Amino acid sequence: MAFTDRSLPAREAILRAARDRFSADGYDRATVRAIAADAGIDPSMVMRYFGSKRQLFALAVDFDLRFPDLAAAPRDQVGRILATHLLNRWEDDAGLKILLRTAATDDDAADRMRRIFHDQLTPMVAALTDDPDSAPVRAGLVSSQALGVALTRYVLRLPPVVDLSRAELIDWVAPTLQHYLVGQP
Amino acid sequence: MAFTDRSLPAREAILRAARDRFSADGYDRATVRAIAADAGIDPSMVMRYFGSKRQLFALAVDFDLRFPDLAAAPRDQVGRILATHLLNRWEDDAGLKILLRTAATDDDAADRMRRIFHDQLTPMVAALTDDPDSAPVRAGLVSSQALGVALTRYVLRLPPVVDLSRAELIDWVAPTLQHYLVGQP
DNA sequence: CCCTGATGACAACAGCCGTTGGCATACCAT
DNA sequence: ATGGTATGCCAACGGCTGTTGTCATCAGGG
Repeated sequence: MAFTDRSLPAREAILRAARDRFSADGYDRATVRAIAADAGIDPSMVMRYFGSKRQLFALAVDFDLRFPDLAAAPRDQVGRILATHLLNRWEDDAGLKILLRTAATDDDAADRMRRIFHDQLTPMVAALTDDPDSAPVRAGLVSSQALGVALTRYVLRLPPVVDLSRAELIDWVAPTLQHYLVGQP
Repeated sequence: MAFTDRSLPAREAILRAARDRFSADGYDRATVRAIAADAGIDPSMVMRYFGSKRQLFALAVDFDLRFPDLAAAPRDQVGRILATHLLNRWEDDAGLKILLRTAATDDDAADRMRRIFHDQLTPMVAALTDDPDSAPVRAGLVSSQALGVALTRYVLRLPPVVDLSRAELIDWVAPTLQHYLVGQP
């Protein structure tokens, strides 16, 4: 059975509600019934259009980090550029928050997170350094600080990290990323 | 009704199993039934001895960061000392992993995490700097890196961060913490 | 126009969940 | 020895979960 244009609004409403619920409550507590209610649609429709809760989740977190080409940037600015980019990316793509919330308890989501940072971040770092062997480690350290900021600012909402303006946060974090990207331990 | 020494092994077995399950599965997926089964005890005993799942969780994550007195340490070593201490603390106290896993989706746990880092980290930072106004922000930034490492190393298990030896990880992270603690943006 | 097939609402399923009550059994103080 | 009490197991409860089946309704192509 194929789906027609007529059901497109419904499918979009479900996906939108799913992103909101998954983002706010995490995978387990975001119930199919609640998502359907938010979308104004019967729970059985969710199953018909998306197969299962897990497949719906997979679609809801499908996203891309869309890194800029840091190799072309001034060497002493890469930390700041990356910090700015990550902050932007994190704020306008709900998928990242959903995945971060869920990855803490769901192994599928954790694997997805591992893959994203490995596939997208490591190559970018490798293109930046003249010591390719160190690229995975550098990418891992960048991930630790990037995810740490995301966790404390968007998920745990630690007040001092939340209260920091975007500019202030970038001023603090940029040197750290710069150090991890091209510095020496 | 009070509890006697006779039930102490049972209560301890439950608490141990609870810590393991909460740590491995997070709050929601760690069921009372599974915890009881691990402890070789009937689920109803869990309720009798701990009141509810939530109270059991509260006991399982009760812990202390036990910060050293950084004010007495050489100023240029505080980053390294703190990095070493946090890594030690994180590895021998299951409570931290449990709380981190759960705080991503449970607001009670998130609040607990906020309180811990506010009550224990901020005063320590304040005693370290001569600009007390900046203490909360510095503590927040330290939290972001500390929790970022914990998240990627112990929860998400990003391979490059896991593979790093303790010494290597400290060499990389210490300058970051040093910067957040006593440096300027 | 009619008929095939997509749509959507309703109800129900089986399976878990946290939690509760009842009832033997084993202990300990008197 | 005996009464009171803590212990532990069993069975069950109400509620919520993801998921499935049924059956009207409605759109669009022949």
